Amino acid sequence: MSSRKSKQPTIWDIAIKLNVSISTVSRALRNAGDINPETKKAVLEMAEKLDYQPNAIASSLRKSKTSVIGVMVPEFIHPYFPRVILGIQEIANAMDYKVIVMQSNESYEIEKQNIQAMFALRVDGLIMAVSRETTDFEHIRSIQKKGIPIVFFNRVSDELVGSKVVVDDYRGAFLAVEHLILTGCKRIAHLAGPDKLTMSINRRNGYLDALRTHGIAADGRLIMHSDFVEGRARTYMQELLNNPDRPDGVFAVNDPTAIEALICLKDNDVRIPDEISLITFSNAPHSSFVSPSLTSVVQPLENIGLVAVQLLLRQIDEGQYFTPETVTLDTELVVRKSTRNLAD
Amino acid sequence: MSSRKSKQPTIWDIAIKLNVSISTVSRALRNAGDINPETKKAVLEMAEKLDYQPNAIASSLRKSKTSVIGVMVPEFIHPYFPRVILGIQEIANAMDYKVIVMQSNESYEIEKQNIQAMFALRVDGLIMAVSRETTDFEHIRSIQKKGIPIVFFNRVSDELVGSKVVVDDYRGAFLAVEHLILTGCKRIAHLAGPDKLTMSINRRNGYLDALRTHGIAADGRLIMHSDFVEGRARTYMQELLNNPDRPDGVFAVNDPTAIEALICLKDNDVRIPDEISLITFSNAPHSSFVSPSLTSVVQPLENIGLVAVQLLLRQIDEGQYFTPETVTLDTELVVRKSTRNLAD
DNA sequence: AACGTTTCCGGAAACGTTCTCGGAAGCTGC
DNA sequence: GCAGCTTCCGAGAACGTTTCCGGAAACGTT
Repeated sequence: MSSRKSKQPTIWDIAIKLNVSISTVSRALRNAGDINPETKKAVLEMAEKLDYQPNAIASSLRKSKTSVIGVMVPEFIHPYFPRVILGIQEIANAMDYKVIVMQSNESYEIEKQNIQAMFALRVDGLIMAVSRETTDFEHIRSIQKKGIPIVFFNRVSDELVGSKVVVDDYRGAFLAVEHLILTGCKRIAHLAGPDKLTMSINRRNGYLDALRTHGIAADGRLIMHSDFVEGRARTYMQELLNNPDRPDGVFAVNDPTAIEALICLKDNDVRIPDEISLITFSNAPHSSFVSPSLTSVVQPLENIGLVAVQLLLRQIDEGQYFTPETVTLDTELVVRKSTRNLAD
Repeated sequence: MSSRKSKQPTIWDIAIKLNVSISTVSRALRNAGDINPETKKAVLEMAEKLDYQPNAIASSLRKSKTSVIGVMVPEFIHPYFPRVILGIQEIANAMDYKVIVMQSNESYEIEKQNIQAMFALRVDGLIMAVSRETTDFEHIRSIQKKGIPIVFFNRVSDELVGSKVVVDDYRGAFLAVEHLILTGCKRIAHLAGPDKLTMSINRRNGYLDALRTHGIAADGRLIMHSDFVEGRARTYMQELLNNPDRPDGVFAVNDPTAIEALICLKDNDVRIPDEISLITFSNAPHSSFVSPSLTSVVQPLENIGLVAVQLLLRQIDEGQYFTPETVTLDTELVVRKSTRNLAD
């Protein structure tokens, strides 16, 4: 009959039991000054006894600050974004910020909705990687205009202002290819990404410059620009193998590409790394599933998150006096079994 | 000098411009009744013009309802939980609920903190898989006592009351092993999980009963109970191979175990599936990385999320009159290349 | 012309906090 | 015994909504 929607205890309940005012209770709970240690103790005990839990909603409303930062990523099926989020959460929690995560599922529409939702929840700031579908950025600018700080990572656009944290694609690629050269590869192919993507371009340039630096002439036939459709990389790898003068090293633009190449090489009974070495620019911290395990250039995933949060919090604190920064993080070469030893 | 912390427009701003009351604006915005279509139109236009975005915080406070459901998972590095969350988000969004995701990182302490945080944010309900570390459930019961509905999935405990959605481990295992038998395997090993975990036990029982049903005697030496430490499964697989009478079929309790077994088999130059068939009880929808691709029993991941949300929303609506339900979902056998054909 | 209904709107109280302000005690020093 | 401090506390206004309630106007009915 009576729907007894069990109400949560509030600072009022504490105040009444103790015969003090709610201001006093509030002060005690936030351990602000202006309070007698004894009353404070009494309040804390009563709070404990009533199992009082502060209402963040009310607090946020009053303070016009939620202490929540939103994170929006295209997806978290693949291990890349989850790792970054881990880094974000770690430091955010340490700074007494809550993190809420949403995924756009690579859809512009959902991204737009989520941005709205995040703003409706009045997050103090936003860390995001835009969806692959997104070409129009008005929804993002719109909430930037409203004063919400945003830090971008991974998928960044020159059309947007704001802090950004990215990895050094060029240098990473350079390192990877140089490693192939130093371990004896003479004829190095590149399974590249779409040739309009800045990321692909930077990595290809790294590849080219590594060759040049070490006096190896680039051969256009060894560069295969794939869209990222499943199976494409495999086809290209097969083409490379069908060629009379096969490469003796392959630099793959990312993990999925490398895996396809690997499968193709195995199907052709090519010995790795003896006949052909394989190296990849990796998103994930390890590719331990596969055998042989892949030598790769890896990104400092947790670090990306960490830096992003730091930039965001600074912007939250400094407000409009903050000027956006772009931080470029370095990659690291992790040598595994798909390339030869330096000693060779 | 003046910190001009740009305030967001509120219903007040709209009301003043239009010379109406905030009640009217509110009614127009929520398209409630009791409003003249023309005034409503005017309000909507003005809202658009001022770029008004509702303040969910204030609304939640007033309504004592946030329309947010919390999701807490141990991690989302592996593809399992992200898939489930996808299912959750899809239906939750359709029902005008926002989803916020947190991960406990398999830590009891973080889980506890996150539960607090979720409650502080006054989520309307919670969908969770408890962390591996969690053996004490007081923090969960505590907020259940406060009236927050919770639906558990994947990691459930008999010690907790509440709706649960799980998959039929027994039946899935049965199907898997039966498939091995039907494709000609006579001597089937089981790389099992920890023998105290209900999940492991159920899957092992499915294995045993499948053998029994088809008149095959179980052999204790063919059952290897692994803890889930990396490398263990590989060792056990090697042991099985060292044995004079090798198995001709292997049922792996999960994907990582299967992958290790696969690598071991390849290293021993065992032909799959001709010499030994391999089947796995899978978390992920596919294991397409590996070659040969693995025949597996898969869980309806998106469905788990979907069912969980439905249960939760019913509980939110029906309140205390709701009685918890446990839903057991069926698995599906997906035949790939690591088992022989039925025709054989 | 009086009355009942419907349609629309405004006032004002909530929701649970935070925080400014002022003021009542109690203390010090002279 | 008074001025000035310090220490502690309460009153009350905000934050931006929703929603109950009452009432004014407009309409229809007899």
